[in-house]
Amino acid sequence: MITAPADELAQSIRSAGLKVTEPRLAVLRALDAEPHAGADTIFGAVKRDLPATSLQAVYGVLAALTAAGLLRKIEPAGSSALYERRIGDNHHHLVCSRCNLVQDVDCVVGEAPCLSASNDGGFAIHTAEVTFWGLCSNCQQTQTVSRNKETA
Amino acid sequence: MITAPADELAQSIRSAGLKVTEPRLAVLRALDAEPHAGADTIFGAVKRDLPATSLQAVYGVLAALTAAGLLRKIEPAGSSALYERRIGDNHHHLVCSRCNLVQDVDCVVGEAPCLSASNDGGFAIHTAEVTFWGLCSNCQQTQTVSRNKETA
DNA sequence: CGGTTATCTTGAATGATTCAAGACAACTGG
DNA sequence: CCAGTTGTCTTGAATCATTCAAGATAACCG
Repeated sequence: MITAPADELAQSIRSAGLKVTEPRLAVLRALDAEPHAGADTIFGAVKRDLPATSLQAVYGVLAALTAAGLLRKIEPAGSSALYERRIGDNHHHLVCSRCNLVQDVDCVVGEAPCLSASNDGGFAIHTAEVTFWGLCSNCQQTQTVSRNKETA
Repeated sequence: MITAPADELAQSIRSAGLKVTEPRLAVLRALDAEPHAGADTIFGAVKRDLPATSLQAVYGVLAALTAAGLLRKIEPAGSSALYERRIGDNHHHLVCSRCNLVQDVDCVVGEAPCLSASNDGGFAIHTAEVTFWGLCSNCQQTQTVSRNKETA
């Protein structure tokens, strides 16, 4: 696991036309450690480095970075919004129905079969978003709840 | 468009082991008229027939019918929850990025290619949920906002 | 037709997210 | 290297969808 090089984070923020600030760096670092996290989780991580940071600041940072294309926001049914740094590729997600663990999945077979709906009803489709629901390996074994974060 | 036969609705509720009540019938009727609607929209429709109905009742009905398998709940990113009567088949959805119009899409090509993630990371997948984002035919033409309901 | 129990009504709480005003700090040009 | 400009943060409060709780009510059983 390659923890992101310090200045590279700053660089990416700057080249998006945004000012480089500690809260922003901290948010990116937090998402480096936990690739799928919600505002609240990120807030917790950020506060460890910058105790003065407010939750609203985190929301602001997330909104700005997402708008700038540095983050991707996902909203699995039943959960609050999650953010991830993996962008550019249109990958999909695996969500554990029990513990809400989220895992990336590379785009399905070949040339994105999911991108072509059978009947597009006149829509001009630009994105296909796939969410796979199932039990993570952990939850398949322990039938007891093992983990439960970011559940709205 | 076949408006559901009056008693058939009652029958489906009853056979799900639930008591048949006016609010429940009204909710099903509302979803008959508008196949993808949220609690608020449904509440509005129900109130026309049964002015005494409370919003909480609608939430309760939706939860009960969904749990009973008579309704399916979908939660497109950025919207509040929507409900639909089309169940059993695992079809997908087309959502207009501008006006939030939702349309059904039959499950993609052949034997649900979307059901098999390339790397399942140990997950036992039981459902694949696909949401296609694009512009509905209406919004493709009129570049002005034409419709905007059920947007959280 | 009465009893049992699910369902509805009313009233209030929760959680995630957003809005607003002012304090502050990052980058620009000098 | 410093001051100005503007974007970003802090604080405080509001909003929205949804849920919880207690009691009144009505659906279904026999």
